[in-house]
Amino acid sequence: MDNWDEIRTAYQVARAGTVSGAAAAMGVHHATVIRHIDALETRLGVKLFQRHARGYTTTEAGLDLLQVAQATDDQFTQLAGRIKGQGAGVSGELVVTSLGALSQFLTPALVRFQDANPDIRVRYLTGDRLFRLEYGEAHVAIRAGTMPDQPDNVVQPFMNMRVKLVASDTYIAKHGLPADEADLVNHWFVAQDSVTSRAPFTQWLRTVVGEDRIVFRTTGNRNIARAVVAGAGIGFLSEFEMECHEGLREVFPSRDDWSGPLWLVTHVDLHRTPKVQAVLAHLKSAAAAQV
Amino acid sequence: MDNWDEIRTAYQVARAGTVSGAAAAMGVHHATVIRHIDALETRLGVKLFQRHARGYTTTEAGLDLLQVAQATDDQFTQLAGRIKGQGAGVSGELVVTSLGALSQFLTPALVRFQDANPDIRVRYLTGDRLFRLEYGEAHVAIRAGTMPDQPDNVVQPFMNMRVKLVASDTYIAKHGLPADEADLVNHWFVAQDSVTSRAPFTQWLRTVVGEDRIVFRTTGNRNIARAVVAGAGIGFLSEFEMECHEGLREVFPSRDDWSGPLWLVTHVDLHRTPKVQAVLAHLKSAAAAQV
DNA sequence: CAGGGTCCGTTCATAAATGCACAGGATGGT
DNA sequence: ACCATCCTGTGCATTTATGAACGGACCCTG
Repeated sequence: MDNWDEIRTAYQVARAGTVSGAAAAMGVHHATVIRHIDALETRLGVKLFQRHARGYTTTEAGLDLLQVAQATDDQFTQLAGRIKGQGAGVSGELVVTSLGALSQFLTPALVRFQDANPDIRVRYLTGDRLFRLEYGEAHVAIRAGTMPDQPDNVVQPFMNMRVKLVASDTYIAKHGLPADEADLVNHWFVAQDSVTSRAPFTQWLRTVVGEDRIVFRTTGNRNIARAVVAGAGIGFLSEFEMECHEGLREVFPSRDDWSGPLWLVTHVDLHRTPKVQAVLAHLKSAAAAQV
Repeated sequence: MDNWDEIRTAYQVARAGTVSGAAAAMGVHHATVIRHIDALETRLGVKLFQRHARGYTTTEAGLDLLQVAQATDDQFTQLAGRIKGQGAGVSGELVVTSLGALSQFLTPALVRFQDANPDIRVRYLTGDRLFRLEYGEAHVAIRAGTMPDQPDNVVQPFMNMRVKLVASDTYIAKHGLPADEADLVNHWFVAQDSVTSRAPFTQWLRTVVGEDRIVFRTTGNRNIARAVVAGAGIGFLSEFEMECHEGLREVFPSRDDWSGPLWLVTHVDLHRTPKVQAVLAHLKSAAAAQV
């Protein structure tokens, strides 16, 4: 049973009782209606209507079709209402993904957004793998590093993730504070395990101290923070992460070239929707308030 | 929400996950699928799918559509099965209409037909007004008189309705039997009220006796029979009707030119269906057995 | 009984949807 | 790293569906 439009035409004829009435209701020519009915009856091998000069009256098969198509029409009308309303309003599911390092900042911001839009169900995804906008895995992604250039993505600058070079009190008690930049080579460091990290502060560290001064490597910002807290060495922590650990002190003034840009990325298909626009505006205002 | 075909296309895309797969499933070109999706999304103002190189994945709106359209597809499939089966089998309602005079013959024949086809529900309509095949009021009609020539009707000869000229015992006791055809002018008659009756025996009666010999006119064969039984005069009764009244005697040998043909009439839209064909065959065999 | 109105059905010109061919891009395996 | 494969997307030729117009039948009403 393909060609659903012919079923719809037959439904209108059954409802109106005449070909002309159905044609008027659908805004097409009555010849079109006749052709649809003829084609449908030929394919089914059964007459749906009895033709007479006053119009079309349903046979038993036509009556059956009328009832089924009536239910279908209701379903589609409701569907259209839901979809249009869903596109217009700020409701439904909202999936945001980011680096785990931003959780400290993003979580309260998203909670406030959900608070302002009660119809929203927030899903905040962080994980090792990158969640891909192309596959519909997220509405909004916060990405770090160089500006993403995928063609289907809409990218806008979000904020700078400022990092600080910090050490724990236990480390300072043991090794003291570096006197200046030149003194850094005499200290020990905690860093990302991946050698290929493109973060600007990582590259800066590579130029200032040798590989042999990095005594502790691990994966994930959370583990780096724990290592710094435990006194394994000096490490880069985001200002958000620093706030939630006790006994950490900044060992060196923050440099501008450490901070890497963050990007707000959305898929082009979803970028224009009010929901995405709303959360983008909210996140940007939250970022502005942060500074 | 017009254009149900586009919904069906979107449904296939949501099911297949790719435009190409949906196109193959529907037997159309993939460009057609893309155009349908684009048109539907434009009309709704909401993206139903996210496009990427591996295919189309549903958004929330697309998922909603998928579920609704899935149910619709099931409904339509079942509908098609019902309609095709209904056309193929001998079941459902069967409406037969005829002159009331044929009730004596038709009723037992239809009962036997229902007995042989238990899925059939018989409605046998007799009445003053003609039930019209064109409006779907009946599947089969038995008509008397000249062959109907309506363009949408399929007509085939059924049988001859033989009539007899009968009188009641009470009439014979009072007036005696007519000796021969010439003696008829001395008797009294019961006849149809309508002067325009085209039945052959009515016309024959008009030529043989004068209007003034017809002393009792009434409408309907049932009333004529009652008048004859009551002794109002001599009248024409069908052989069927004669059987169910006591004290009636044939006063004159039946003439061939009294008998009028009966016609089996069906609407062209229904004539080919097995149900109608079955009942036509049954009625014709019953008519043959009657002779 | 005649005339206006409504409806169906068919034919021909036109507009719209479809199919085709090709380009571009992503992905997975070798 | 390269190639083969599968996917989407777009411009152009063609088929298909649609619209306009006319004719015929019927019903209702004055």
